[in-house]
Amino acid sequence: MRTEIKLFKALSDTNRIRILKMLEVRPLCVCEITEILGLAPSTVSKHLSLLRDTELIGDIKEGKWVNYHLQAGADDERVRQLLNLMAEWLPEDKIIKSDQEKAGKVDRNILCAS
Amino acid sequence: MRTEIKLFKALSDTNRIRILKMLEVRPLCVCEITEILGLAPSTVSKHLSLLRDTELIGDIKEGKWVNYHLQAGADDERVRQLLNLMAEWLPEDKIIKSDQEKAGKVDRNILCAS
DNA sequence: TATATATTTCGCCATATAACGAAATGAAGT
DNA sequence: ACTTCATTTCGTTATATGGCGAAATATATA
Repeated sequence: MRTEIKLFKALSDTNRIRILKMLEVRPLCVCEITEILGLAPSTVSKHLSLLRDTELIGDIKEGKWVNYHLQAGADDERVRQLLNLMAEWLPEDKIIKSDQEKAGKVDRNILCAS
Repeated sequence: MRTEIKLFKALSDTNRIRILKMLEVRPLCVCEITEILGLAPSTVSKHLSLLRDTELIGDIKEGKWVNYHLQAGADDERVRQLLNLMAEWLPEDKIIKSDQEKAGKVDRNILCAS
């Protein structure tokens, strides 16, 4: 039952839900997510590593950036099922919609090291 | 997003998952659940009212007992979706299977007021 | 009415969690 | 090698959560 609980805990936080929903738009690096959420980088990093532990997201290094992405094709069926639910949920949420718009627009080259 | 978080939080606890899975067998009263989980009645009551707040379960009074049941036909689609997932999940979990066996056998008239 | 029993509510304690800033790590470019 | 910048790790703090027992509530039965 450990895996299931870990998955539900991962989804039990507003900022982590926001991260998952913005990753529906496209992969993002830590500093882009940090900018959109308005949290400290260390906080965002912790949320991301928690989500990665569940396989809900994965990461790929690209130079000095780490790009995080949804794992829609995860091995674990439970992960896929939950990501499918999340993709249907919250279509009208104002915060989520605003986050997703920002995710479409942010440019890490302008944003980071500002 | 409040509702979604509340639902995931409700599912983020071993004992609440065990309760949901034993209610798949049949409706149960507090003292039956208390016996199976081996927790204090007050603790179980708290778990149950948290689950009821999410509409994952409902309760019906029957004399001095309160029977709790799954709300497979809940108004909220998200609740139905999560209950459907839970019905598929953990089919081989030893604790869950043992709980479900006990849920099939317990008799509140023998059990309670012992 | 009085008693017994099932459940809930309340107050308390221990642990878990989310946040931050500071310091450490790792990769790119000078 | 040195500097810069993205990210992670660590230590701390405030709040949330899950557990219990005692007291309150509600219902059936003597």
